[in-house]
Amino acid sequence: MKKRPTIGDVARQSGLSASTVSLALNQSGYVSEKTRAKVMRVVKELGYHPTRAARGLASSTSGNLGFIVSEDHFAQAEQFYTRVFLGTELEARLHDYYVLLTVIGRHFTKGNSIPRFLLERNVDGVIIAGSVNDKIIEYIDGLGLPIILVDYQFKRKPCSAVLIDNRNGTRSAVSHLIQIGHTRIGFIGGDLRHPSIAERYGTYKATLEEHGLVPDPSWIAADEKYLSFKSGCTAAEKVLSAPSRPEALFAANDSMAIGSLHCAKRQGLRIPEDLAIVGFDDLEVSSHVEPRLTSVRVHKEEMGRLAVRRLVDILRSKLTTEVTAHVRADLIVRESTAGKLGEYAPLTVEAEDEVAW
Amino acid sequence: MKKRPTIGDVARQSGLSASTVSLALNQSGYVSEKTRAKVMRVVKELGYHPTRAARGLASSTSGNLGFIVSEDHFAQAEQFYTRVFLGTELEARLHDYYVLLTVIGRHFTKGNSIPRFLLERNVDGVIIAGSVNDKIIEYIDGLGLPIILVDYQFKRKPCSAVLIDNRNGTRSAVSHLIQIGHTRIGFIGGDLRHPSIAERYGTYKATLEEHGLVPDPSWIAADEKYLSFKSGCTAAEKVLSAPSRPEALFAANDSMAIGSLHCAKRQGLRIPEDLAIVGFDDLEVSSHVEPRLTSVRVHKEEMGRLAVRRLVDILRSKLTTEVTAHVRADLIVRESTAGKLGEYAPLTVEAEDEVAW
DNA sequence: GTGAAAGCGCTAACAT
DNA sequence: ATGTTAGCGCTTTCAC
Repeated sequence: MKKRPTIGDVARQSGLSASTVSLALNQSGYVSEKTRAKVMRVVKELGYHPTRAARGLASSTSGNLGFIVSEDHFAQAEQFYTRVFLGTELEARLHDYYVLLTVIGRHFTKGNSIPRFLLERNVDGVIIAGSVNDKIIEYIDGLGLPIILVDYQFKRKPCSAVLIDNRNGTRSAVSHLIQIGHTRIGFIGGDLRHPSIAERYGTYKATLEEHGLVPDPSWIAADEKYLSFKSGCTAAEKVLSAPSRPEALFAANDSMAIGSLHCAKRQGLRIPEDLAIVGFDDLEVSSHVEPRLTSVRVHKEEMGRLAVRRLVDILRSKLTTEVTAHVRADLIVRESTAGKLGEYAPLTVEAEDEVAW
Repeated sequence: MKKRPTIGDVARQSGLSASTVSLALNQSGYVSEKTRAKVMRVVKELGYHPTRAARGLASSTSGNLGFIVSEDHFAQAEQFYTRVFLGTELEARLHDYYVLLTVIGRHFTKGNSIPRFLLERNVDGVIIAGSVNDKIIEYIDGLGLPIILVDYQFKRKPCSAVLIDNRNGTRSAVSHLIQIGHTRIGFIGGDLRHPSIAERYGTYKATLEEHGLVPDPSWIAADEKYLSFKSGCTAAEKVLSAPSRPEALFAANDSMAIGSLHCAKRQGLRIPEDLAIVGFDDLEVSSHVEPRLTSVRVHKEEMGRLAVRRLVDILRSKLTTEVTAHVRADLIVRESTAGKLGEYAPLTVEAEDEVAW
């Protein structure tokens, strides 16, 4: 078993010193083109590749990015966070980073709940997806590691974030319901501590108000603890049993929307004739339920990619300005509100073939 | 900014040498309980945590596992591989490993197509999911890294693998169709180079034969290049246009099954009355299509977990025996074959509430 | 522009 | 059972 070549071998073979080889390899300028070319030749000849651990030790750099998501979020919206994570993974690859994923629990006080990659200095920066205990943010910040928040906001300190344009997304969803003739529009939601959900709820009310509509309190179920399928069922049951039930529902996310949809169907309601439903997130499954769910599309992978791009920018050039990006959230009209397609001539109707498979 | 403590600090504080501290920390035996206790106390006191890079350099160990999946597979069966990956991730965490994910292209000759984590010696072992170019397996083997295959087999050399019990899975699916009265049973598939698919196809034919049934060749569409939703549509169109069309379909996976389902519905066929359909994999979406799809459940996370467990066993104890594990594949009967539930009194009927949300 | 020297923080023989 | 001694392979001042 022949040993793999080290930087020393490259130095010897090219008649240079290890430090020069290192400089040449790391694009550090200060190396003549001629030298660099020679180094590259020998590197290729020998099939040399630096060892990550050695680089890490010498440069206090790991080549990894940490991805943190709370247990709760991940368990209840796996489809969502998985795709964000995939986005980070794909983008990180382009920049020669790997992503270490970790799921954290509610409690942060216990020492063992700190992600190992932080304790071992095994990441150069961190992406946090969804809401978390703010203490972890402060802890990471204290470590001096750059942080990018995805779909979450930190109030106490400016922090770069990639957010969803919940305002416009919600506005287009609710406006759509109004436009196709509904006035009795309910809300299905929960976990209002999450900024995104709170924003969707707020914009739902604001949009109705702008149109001179006032929702009956019994049409609103916003106190579910989770945003899950099951919570959607529960919430819908509550709302649909109201003496004067709503004729349309805006759900805080697709899981709840689908839960509501199932519940409504079980009660014998026809969707969208008896009840129109709009969700938020546009999960893959949403275009497969029957009727197919109208939803606000969130570009999940893109959010992950943006987060990585931002993080890498910071890492590579030591930028420190906090930047907040808002990704679009576009309404995708499907059968759960459109009825027979075309009937209401909605602005955006997804062709059946567009289903992303 | 105070520097983090090193092993030297722990040594000093506890009046021991760095090597003793190292031994104590790594459970290496050979350390008195008394000493270990003292070390632990100081470690806690100082909040010491070893730096991954330093450990790596000194011990030629990375603390990472590599996860490789082909671009093609990942793009076409993301739902499947994502869950396997999640399984590895969750299990790896229990054993203090992180998983580095990489997607590889078809071609392997080009040097730059070798996963960077291999070149940089940044993983201690590798999990390969789905079929890949065998050269990569040989390359990794040449590196001396342990490999666990998931849903794939390597012929030239014994290699540990976590496989799906396709035989029993397929047998139960096809038997179910026969049991509920069908005799004209078609097959929807493709990419027969994949061992799992080939096995499902083979067992499909064998099972029919055992029951004295002979499928008309026009009922079989097994030459699609991909196993995608779209391929499922195409294949179903072919098969359903046969002069004497089949009354039931067994699809090689759920994506194709759902493609077939859409296609059949578009042609005005009622499912399951006019055409019964069974898939394989039991993706999350399968329990949300209408009618809900009967499928063979594959425990994807469990496959990932098993692979990691095996890999860690090898890493920790230097085991070298190749082991092949087969994970169960159980039929889940839903509406795409059961019709009104209970009509055929199938063995396993999933309650609606069982949907994993 | 290039080289020499000094670590980075840890593990692993080997000695005691 | 514990300490001594060497590195692991690379980066990074700092001279020249």
